[in-house]
Amino acid sequence: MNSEFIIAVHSLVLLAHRPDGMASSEEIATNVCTNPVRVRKVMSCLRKNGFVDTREGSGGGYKLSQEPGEVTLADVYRALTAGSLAPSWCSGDPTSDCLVGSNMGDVMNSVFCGADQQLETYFESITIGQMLSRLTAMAKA
Amino acid sequence: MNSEFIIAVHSLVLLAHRPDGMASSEEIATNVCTNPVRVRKVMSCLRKNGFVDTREGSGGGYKLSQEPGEVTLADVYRALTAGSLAPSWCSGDPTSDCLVGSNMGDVMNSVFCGADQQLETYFESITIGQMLSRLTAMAKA
DNA sequence: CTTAACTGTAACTGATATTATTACAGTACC
DNA sequence: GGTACTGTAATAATATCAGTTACAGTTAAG
Repeated sequence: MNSEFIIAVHSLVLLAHRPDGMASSEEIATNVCTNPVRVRKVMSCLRKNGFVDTREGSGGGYKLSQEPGEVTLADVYRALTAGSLAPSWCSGDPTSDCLVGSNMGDVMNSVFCGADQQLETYFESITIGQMLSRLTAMAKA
Repeated sequence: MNSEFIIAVHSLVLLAHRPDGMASSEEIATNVCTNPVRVRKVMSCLRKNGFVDTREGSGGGYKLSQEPGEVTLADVYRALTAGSLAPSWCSGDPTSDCLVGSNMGDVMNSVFCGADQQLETYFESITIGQMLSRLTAMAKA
């Protein structure tokens, strides 16, 4: 799993938690515990996918452009980490004359595609708003 | 995803494909396209979990100790890669005084635990035997 | 009882991927 | 114009992953 996914979700939840729905890359970075450049890179992608609006210049930052209850983790996943399940490493060799060795790569691939879809449907069931609820529940416990 | 999972599955399928159900680490390594040491490490783990028997010494190697149709990818996954979904990288800081920053790590964790279980149930539906069938189907196509 | 063919591990090296940092151009507000 | 931002590229530091070498232990064959 890509850690950018985590940063994206964390950022969106943080924005949802802010009364005005806004934060700068530096504020987010501090909260997430990483550096602002990484946050900007991720947020830039979220902007391109319509999850946030950005305002450059002084007093600028990022702002949610959708309702927290409308955005699912699957949306975020699709936007920046889909297909990440299969390792870069690939087994077998297509030129092999063995049934197993020559086709395993493809079969594995189809298995991981299925796994990825499974993940996606799971993420479909969790919204940014729900993440926020879980946080407050966690804090009370 | 850990690539050892792939090696393990590939190896088990290869064993299932062999008429005598046996192969040495070198034969497997050639088929998988990796080196024998890695294979042995993975197989050693499979042995500890009861998937294969090993015979050391001359003429030795690995042998399936269960029916291909009985072993699911979930069994393999649990044996050597369960919990691998969550990235090592962790978001937030428990000592933060922000609701979001201080609890996100835990909430993320629970999300990834759920995702991992989802994956497991998916893998539960695929056996080593089925992988073999898929291979032959793939070869005919 | 010696040799050859294996497994089981540990230690090391090299390659690759990930994260952090630095730098700077572009933009908006005051 | 100065300040406070985003956007992005380039680089450096670090961690992870895969391949290699080495060698002790085990079994079978001769």
